[in-house]
Amino acid sequence: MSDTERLPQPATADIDLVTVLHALGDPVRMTLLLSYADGAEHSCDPHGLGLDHLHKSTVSHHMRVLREAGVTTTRVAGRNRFVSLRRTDLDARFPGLLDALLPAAAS
Amino acid sequence: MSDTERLPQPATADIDLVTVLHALGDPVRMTLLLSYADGAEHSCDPHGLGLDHLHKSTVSHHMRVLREAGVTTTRVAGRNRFVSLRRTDLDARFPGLLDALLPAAAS
DNA sequence: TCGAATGTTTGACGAGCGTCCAACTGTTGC
DNA sequence: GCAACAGTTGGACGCTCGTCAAACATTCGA
Repeated sequence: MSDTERLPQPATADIDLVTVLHALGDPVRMTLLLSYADGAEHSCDPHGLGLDHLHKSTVSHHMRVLREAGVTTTRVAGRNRFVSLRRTDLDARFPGLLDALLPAAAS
Repeated sequence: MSDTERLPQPATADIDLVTVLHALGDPVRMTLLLSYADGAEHSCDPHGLGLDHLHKSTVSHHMRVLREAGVTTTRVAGRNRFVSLRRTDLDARFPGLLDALLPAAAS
């Protein structure tokens, strides 16, 4: 479902550019962003992203930073949380930003 | 002159995206970036940018961060330093990034 | 030559960040 | 029920960051 419960996140109009850049100015969170770039929903398990060395609470912290900055949205479904990129909201708020950022980060 | 002495800065190929985003993820440095967006050279005096409350050593520190991240270049001319945006280098390294960032930051 | 001007550097301080660990909440399945 | 699962929260630790103040270096002008 698309309209189950969601964790708190800023409204689209309240997404702040400096806050977003600060959130993305960290190698771990940039890695997460790249994995979310496919538009799909992802669990909080960072297995296979090269983040296996991090404690799960550390990954949880980084995901919270991304969500509170407005970069991602988190849908709660049972004991799982599904994280995905707020592509539409970000494109509306900062046109062209993700289109420039994602290829630059992937290389 | 355009080829007087310059302060140390990373080569274009060595500019790192996460480092750039980290540099820009600060309100003071974002203000500086916006003032450099006109492409002109600027002295280190932040007068008129709404940064008058900051100590000059603090501004100097922020300018160093921007330069070491590869965002700006600093030309030394006598007792003045002229700072300007590395627009061409950044466009080559991260196509479209400044074009998305500057309008988003200005609003 | 001497003083003013323009920035940088160093050290200090408090605040925030990234990380881990342990304990906790809520959910699913047996 | 109860144990395993998925993830969050709180505290603790060291490190980095933003800021200021004072001292310094260099250059220009009188």
